[in-house]
Amino acid sequence: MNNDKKISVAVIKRLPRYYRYLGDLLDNGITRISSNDLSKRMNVTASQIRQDLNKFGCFGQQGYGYNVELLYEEIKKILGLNKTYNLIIIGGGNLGQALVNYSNFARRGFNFIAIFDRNPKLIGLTVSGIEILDVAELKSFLENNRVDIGVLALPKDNAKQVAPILVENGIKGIWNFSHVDLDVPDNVVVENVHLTDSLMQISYAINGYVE
Amino acid sequence: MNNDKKISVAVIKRLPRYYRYLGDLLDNGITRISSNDLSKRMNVTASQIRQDLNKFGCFGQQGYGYNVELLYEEIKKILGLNKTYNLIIIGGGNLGQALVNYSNFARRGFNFIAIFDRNPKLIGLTVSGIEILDVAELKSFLENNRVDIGVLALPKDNAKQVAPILVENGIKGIWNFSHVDLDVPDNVVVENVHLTDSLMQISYAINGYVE
DNA sequence: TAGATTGTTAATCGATTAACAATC
DNA sequence: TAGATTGTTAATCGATTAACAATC
Repeated sequence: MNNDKKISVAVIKRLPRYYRYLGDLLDNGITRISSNDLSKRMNVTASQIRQDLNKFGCFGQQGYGYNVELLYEEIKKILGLNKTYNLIIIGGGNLGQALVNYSNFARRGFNFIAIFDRNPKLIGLTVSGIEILDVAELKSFLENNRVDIGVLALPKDNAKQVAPILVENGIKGIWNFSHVDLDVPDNVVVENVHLTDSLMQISYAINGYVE
Repeated sequence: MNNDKKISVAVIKRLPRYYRYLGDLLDNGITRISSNDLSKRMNVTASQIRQDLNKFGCFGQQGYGYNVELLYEEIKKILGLNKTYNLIIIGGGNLGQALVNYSNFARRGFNFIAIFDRNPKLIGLTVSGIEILDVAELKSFLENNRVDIGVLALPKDNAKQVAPILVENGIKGIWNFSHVDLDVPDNVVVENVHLTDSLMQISYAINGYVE
């Protein structure tokens, strides 16, 4: 195991995909797999798979390959999926509600415990059993509940205002759907989901670039 | 201008961010900017900015810097944002409806023209003025309308079934929110938005990796 | 003109792939 | 044991950063 240097983002971004493929293998009753077999299924090089996995440990066995279930469980632990997380959403609009309604997150241990909005028409409503609270209560809520991840699903100017409140009250991660870059301390993780940027990758690619 | 080799994905993924920062500068009435100034605002190296832009042309001027409006318009063209696109959503659930309701896409020229679902309770409903149609009509709709981009917002097994229908009927791009890798010909662009994977980046990072 | 700043080449850094000895 | 396949080192490839001549 090669543990002398920091693991790069490129490697970490590939882990969920390994996890997904291993889960599929498990579902299909496949108990062992070689890096070579897996590489063909995933369309990556076997070398990359072995390099990636060896960043975290020696999970394979010469002449045999990898035990699917064992590897699956290891990656689960590496990704922190053996724990559960409490999430709150700030912004109770369509996107916020869609995220709460998406049951796959809860299946992985990501539990939404509250939604906040400033729109009086939304406050008091219940979405998937979760009440929409007044954003004025955000601070006191954070003080009285364990909240791991804050989800920003509101316009960019509001996101910039809310982020510091989350940070000051001990949030560990921010899942940012607002179209703005947040400036937070190093100990707070920000993961951006910029949907507009993602769409632009498509428009770029279907045009080719022409002078 | 360095036009001898293919432009890498890394560069293209940075373009929307340049575009956004230039838009902000414009909004603030700033008419010129040097790569050095921009690099400080964006927290990247000036060298990278100049290298990136020069992949597409010589947009700057020695001793002056870049004209903000001109550069903004150039990147707009590069990203294909000077055109409009017709989109359909397959999957009229919460996520599909949230996407249709999000008006920022239309502002950039991405217009939703139909939603498809197989749930009789949804078929016939109208979301943001767009009717939810029976997915059985998908093929004929594609034959009779110009559709550029198909958005997959449905469970993975259904996504795998629908993708070939889109491909066979001339779709140019697929915006895939389903948690599955699609296998499509090279001339069809696939952009994945794997929200669960994104969340896992957060859970990984807030735990650190512990043996 | 002198100062500023680009466009671009060269140097560095990091990530991916290839190769193979170790070993199950 | 012989064959298979890992873990890991070495080679390659590509992306980022530094440097600077060109020039506005």
